[in-house]
Amino acid sequence: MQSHYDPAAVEAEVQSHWENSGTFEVTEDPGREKFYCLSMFPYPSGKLHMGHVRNYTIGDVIARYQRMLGKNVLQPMGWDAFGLPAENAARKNRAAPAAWTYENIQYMKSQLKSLGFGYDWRRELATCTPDYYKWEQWLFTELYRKGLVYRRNAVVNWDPVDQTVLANEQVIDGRGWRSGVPVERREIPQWFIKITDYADELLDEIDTLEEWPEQVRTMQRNWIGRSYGVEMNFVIDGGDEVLTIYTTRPDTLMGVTYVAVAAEHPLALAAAESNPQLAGFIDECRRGGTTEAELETAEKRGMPLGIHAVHPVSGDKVPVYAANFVLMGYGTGAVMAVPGHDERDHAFALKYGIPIKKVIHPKDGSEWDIQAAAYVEKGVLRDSGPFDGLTSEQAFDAIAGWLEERGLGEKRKNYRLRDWGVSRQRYWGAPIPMIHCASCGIVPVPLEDLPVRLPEDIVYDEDTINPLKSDPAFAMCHCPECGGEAQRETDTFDTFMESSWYYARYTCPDAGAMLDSRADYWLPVDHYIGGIEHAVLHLLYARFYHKLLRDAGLVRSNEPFTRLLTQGMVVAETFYREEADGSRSWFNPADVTVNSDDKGRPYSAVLAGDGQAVQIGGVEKMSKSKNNGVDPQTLIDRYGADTVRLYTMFTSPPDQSLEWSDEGVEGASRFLRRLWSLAETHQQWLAAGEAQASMTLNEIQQAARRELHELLKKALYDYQRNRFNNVVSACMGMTNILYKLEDSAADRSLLREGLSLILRLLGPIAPHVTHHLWHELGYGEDILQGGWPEPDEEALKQERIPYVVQVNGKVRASIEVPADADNALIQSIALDNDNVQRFIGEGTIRKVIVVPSKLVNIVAK
RNA sequence: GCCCGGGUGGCGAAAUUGGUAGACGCAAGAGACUUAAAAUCUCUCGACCUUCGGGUCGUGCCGGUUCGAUUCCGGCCCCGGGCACCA
Repeated sequence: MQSHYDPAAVEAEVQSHWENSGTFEVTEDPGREKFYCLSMFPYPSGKLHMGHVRNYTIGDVIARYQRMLGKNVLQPMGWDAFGLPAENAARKNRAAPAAWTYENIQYMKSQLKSLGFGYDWRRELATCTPDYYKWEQWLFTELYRKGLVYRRNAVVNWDPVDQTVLANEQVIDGRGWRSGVPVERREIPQWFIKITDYADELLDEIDTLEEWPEQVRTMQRNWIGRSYGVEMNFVIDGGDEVLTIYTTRPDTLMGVTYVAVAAEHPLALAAAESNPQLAGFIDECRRGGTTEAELETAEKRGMPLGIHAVHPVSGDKVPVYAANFVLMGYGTGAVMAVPGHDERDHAFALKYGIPIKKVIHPKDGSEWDIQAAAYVEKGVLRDSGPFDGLTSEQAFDAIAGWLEERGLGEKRKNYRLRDWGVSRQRYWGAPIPMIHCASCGIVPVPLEDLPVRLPEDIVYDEDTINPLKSDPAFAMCHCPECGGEAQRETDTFDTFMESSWYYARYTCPDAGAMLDSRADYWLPVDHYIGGIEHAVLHLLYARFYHKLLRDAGLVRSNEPFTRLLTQGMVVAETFYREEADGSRSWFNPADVTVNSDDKGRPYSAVLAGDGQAVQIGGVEKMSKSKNNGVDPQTLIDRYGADTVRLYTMFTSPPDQSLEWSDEGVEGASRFLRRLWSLAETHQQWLAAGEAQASMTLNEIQQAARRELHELLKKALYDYQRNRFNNVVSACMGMTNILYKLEDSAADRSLLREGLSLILRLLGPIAPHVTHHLWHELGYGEDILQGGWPEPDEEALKQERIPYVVQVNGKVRASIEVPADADNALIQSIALDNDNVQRFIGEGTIRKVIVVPSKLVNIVAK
């Protein structure tokens, strides 16, 4: 055995052992309990970042832990290979996105291998390969046949100079990232999948996801946002046009003083024809981005159309406004407005001098100044004609019933969730398998013609916008129905389409169908691990997709992921300089020197290169855009994979954010060297196996053994609840205990026992060094077959139990009581204590509380 | 703007879920070994007071429930994630 720990040598040796023995290659085995452990697959952006390392270490720790428990563990890995960054890189490097992507995959795969993750690489998949996307193209055509797919206009960010659609990420401060001109909202036809048809199931089954974080379940519930309300019609005065609106507060109906429509609404466009001022306003409303945050925070503006709508109950005429906060694409493009009882409507009414009516009064009879602020709570109706005196709850049904009887409206369930728009006007994605035929209309590509291949041998330069749209060889085709000349759809799928079913394809990556029977052996995924940023979108789409797969007869389960762990962000300090044009240049922490005051708080920072000051931008998620990433490769090369894995597990619990610190890595490395040195100094007799348990231990040794087993018990509990930072702490504590042992035969037996516990507990976290030591010290051939340790209940027994004594809730003494003492004895020992008597003083004892094995609290006055 | 989290020593954190606040580690300081440095080992390490026994305060801020609150409730402040075309 080497006298010093050489991670590079150990890791190379152990990794080739795993590779040669096919340790992580698994097949279906109905006789064994299966465990499918999955980490969210990476986008192949070039090299691994710390977020990947953290994610995949957590996953690998769980997979190895389950394997040591004896389960048949599947852990695959692959590549979420379509996406925008490949096009940007291509433009920059004049290379094809495909070549760039495959190169990145090759390099990142070698990095994953160097970290020792136990993947079954035979199942590797990349979503940009036709073998993969063929099947989601097929499913899409099936969904179209089932009526779950449709096409309609939807809003996009439009760059008027580049004449192209921009992703939200490409809109910076309201301007196109390349052109620098303000973006506009524009409507174009797009493909949608009816996720809202599954909204109830997606919502109700959140209740069955008991092993998901409550936080994620709440976010998904709110995102789906089922509401119960009333849909009703407002007829336009002097015409036969009808505005349909939805409200969750029909009780406030009598307080409606205007209605608002989207700027792009047909009524607004019609009115604008004879009103240049209004036409100008509608034009202005097109400005700006499409994100909810932008729309919600933009200044609320509007303009009257000069027409009126008839209130369905009172018959009053209320003005119709065009407003920038109503969008054509969402809902019906029209809303009723109740300034008295809605904050946004209130602000709008004050701004434009629209009357504010008070129709809901507080139930407790208190006064409310409706001109000063909207009253948004429920209450009692007044000035509401036939509904006066009803509570909001009663009025809901009364008003809905009144409208229903007259055919003016009806109760309706509504969702915040919108249908899934899957069209992207981009090149590097899976082609949408639809054909536009002049005579047959829209025709899905039949299975025998799938996949619709994305041409990969294309030329890219800085001005390339979308090679697919300018490639006649791709767009021209024949109609599968009539055989005539037709146009292929040139939009590609949202990349969430690929990431919504990859977990299922891993179970049968070579299947000649989308999935085969192997899927139901492995699915659902038992433990899924990925970033909290995916809490809603990816995780909701994947749940939806699983139900689509089920309804296509491909899987039997209802949900894809049984247990979910959402890891926190890896964050680091950011540094920047403001440029002359107001933009910011970001500097990597590795190139910056931070000066701290004597309390450790940073007060200034300089760039190492030029010695000039840089601004400290605060702690943020590691990202390319903020240039605050720490390259894991540098750390692996310097300290080895085990140290990097240990550090990321030890520094924070998995679900919290992890703040990077270079010094902490040094500490993790120090612990592994300590462990190595402990094994190395005792190797001769440890390997000879001469010391065995069942020795007679003295009092000190007994106490040491009890502490070892208490730490073991704690570590096992922490494995169950994924608190790997505590597992590492326990291993460090156990190592500290072993270091204090002496050199008797009993000490040696204790050391042999203790090391076997530490190595197995640490095995999933630092697999190389523990594998090596396990073998070197003669515990067995392969630590993965070493069995999972269990605490010895005998060792945990104590003759005397420490208690804390409080007087009036403040700790005044520590005592020890016999393990079999009853409350009376415990109390009398507590009262015997001098310090306790001192604080009781002249007071009389009112109450004594004994918490078993913990404390005694004496309440005295 | 809306939804969801988080806030504990100089720093990362722990406290088995209402029962001893700060385990484990980083940084720092002192000492041992060494020609020296590195490495390693030992000790100290929330603030203030102290007659050195101990005492008072302390888990973002304000208030409440309780014998007892980091933990539960109400109100606020700050930081982070998501908001449907980044993945």
